[in-house]
Parts: sequence; C-alpha cells; structure tokens
Amino acid sequence: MIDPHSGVPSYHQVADRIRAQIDAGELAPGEYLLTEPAMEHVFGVGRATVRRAIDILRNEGRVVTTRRGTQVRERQPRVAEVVMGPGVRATTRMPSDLEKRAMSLGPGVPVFVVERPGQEPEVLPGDRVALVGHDEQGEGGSTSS
Amino acid sequence: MIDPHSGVPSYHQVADRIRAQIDAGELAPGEYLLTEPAMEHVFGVGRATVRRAIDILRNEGRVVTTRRGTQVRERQPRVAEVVMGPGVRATTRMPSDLEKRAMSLGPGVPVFVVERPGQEPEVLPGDRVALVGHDEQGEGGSTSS
DNA sequence: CGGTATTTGTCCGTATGTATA
DNA sequence: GTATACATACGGACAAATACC
Repeated sequence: MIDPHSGVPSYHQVADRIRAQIDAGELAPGEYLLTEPAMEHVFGVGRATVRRAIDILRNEGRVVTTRRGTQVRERQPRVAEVVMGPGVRATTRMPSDLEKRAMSLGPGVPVFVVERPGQEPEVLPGDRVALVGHDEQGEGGSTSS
Repeated sequence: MIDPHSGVPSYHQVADRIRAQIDAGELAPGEYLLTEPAMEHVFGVGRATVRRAIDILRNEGRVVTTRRGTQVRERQPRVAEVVMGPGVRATTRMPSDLEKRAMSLGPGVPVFVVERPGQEPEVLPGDRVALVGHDEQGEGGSTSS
C-alpha cells in the first residue's frame, strides 16, 4: 500500500489516499474516518505518520477531529455576504490564534481582511462569509445575512 | 519558561512566545529563528514540541522553513488587484495540494475563489492578490498588475 | 572539487493524560 | 467502571540538503 521508499513521504501518501476517498465521495461529509490505530494497521505505518497525514487534511480544512474521531468536514453555508463598495479592499490570510478563538474558527479556515477608507480593517471568518461586488452606487460594506 | 502543567500545551506556549517576538519586531522579516536544537535547550522541551510549534507558525503563514533553518516570512507585496464588478462573488479557503504546486503557494497561504456569472470559478493566490470594489459601472473582473 | 558540520526531514516507539462511549 | 480514542510529550535513529572550509 504505502511505499516508504518511493520518494514521496509516507504521511503524504496516506493523506493523498484519504483525500482521494473524500473527493470520490467514498467518505461523505460527516462520516468518520478509520481510527488512528486502524489506519496504522491498514496502511502499515506508525502512529506519528498517521497523525501527520490527518494534520495535513485538517490544515486544508477538509476534516475535523474530536475526541470521538476524525470526520469529513461538512460544507459550511455562507451565511453572510459583504458588499465590496468603491474603495473597499480585501485580502485573505490565516488567522492568528487569538482570532481563531474569537471567531470560533476551525483549523484550516482563513479569514478575510476588509479595509474601508478611513476605517480600521475588519477581520471576517472565511468559511461563513462571501464577498460580492456592488450593483450600482451601493453604499458599500453592508453585511446582509 | 515553559510550564507543561499550565493547561496550555507546551507547543502552544512556544509558538506564542515566538509569535510575540515577531510581532514585537525582535525577529525581523527574513531573519532566522533559533535552530530546533537550540530551541529545545532554550525552552526546555523536546524536539517534537519545538517542531509542532514551528508547524503552527508555518500554517499561519508567518514563517518559512528551508534546510538552512526557519525564517520570518517576508511580507508579500500584492501585485494584482481584482476588481469586484456587479454579480461577482468571492470566497476563500485553503488550497488543495495540486493548487499549491500549480501556484507555488507557500504553507499557510489561502486562495481566493472568484466566481463570475456564467464562468468557471477562478482560483487566485491569497498572498499576492487583493480584491477591490469597482468605482462606477466597471466591467468587473479585470486584473490589473 | 571534496569532505565535514550543521540543520531540517522523516519515522518509529513508548508513556501518560483526558474526554467520550 | 472499563474500554476506546485522541492529545501531549519525550526520546532516538537515520536520511538528505545546505553551507563552509
């Protein structure tokens, strides 16, 4: 299954395998992956390798892990749209730890940074917000749920 | 220095310490952090803990690691602005592995997904692109360098 | 050009703690 | 109460890239 001497790191191969299963729909959103000990056995690798692989998928925002196990992340509905009025500028980056806690962001979830002229930059959760261009001379920046 | 019994995980404390140094400017962009063995000694923790801490900062996009060591990430200039015309919608997420390679994205760098009516979604590097609202009835979507 | 030292990368094993079922 | 499963943390070993002399 996993070849440690193929040039590609084992944890990478394991992550690729699981990612493929998710993309193929074999692992549906909400469904639990195998447990870590089970993966050790199935893939023939050590615990650290399994955990590293899961780490990758977590940092890609594709799975979430609780004490019960690791499950495929449910798609988050975008509950808010931010209108990009004239002069508004938006960038994206990963949140700091503080921001993560403040906005209850899962791992692997980036944030939007929206800058309006003469105002402090606003940091918004990247998994629940979408940015949209304004229609006409919109006032710019209203957050509609 | 690091208290393993404070409730906060050691790797977390180490990451916080380094992050604070970066934010305070004690570690300037481009500058190398201590080597991993040096950190082991300074913080009094094992290598796994040190590496885990650096992992966090990498996934936050704050440091980059090469075989020479780990250095504070240089600020990336935004070389492209995408105009958000009417009907244009943008979201953000972490890139897949393929996208990462295709766009030469470092770790901890998210992507923009820009959707225009009747077109395929466009994936843009989150560290070099900014989204801006259009002034008047802009054509929407021109990428100016 | 070659060799050595440094530094990170990969991988394994073990142990303990803690939340959940 | 017991068993399961993940979280944290330590340690060691070897490989591979890089820098320096």
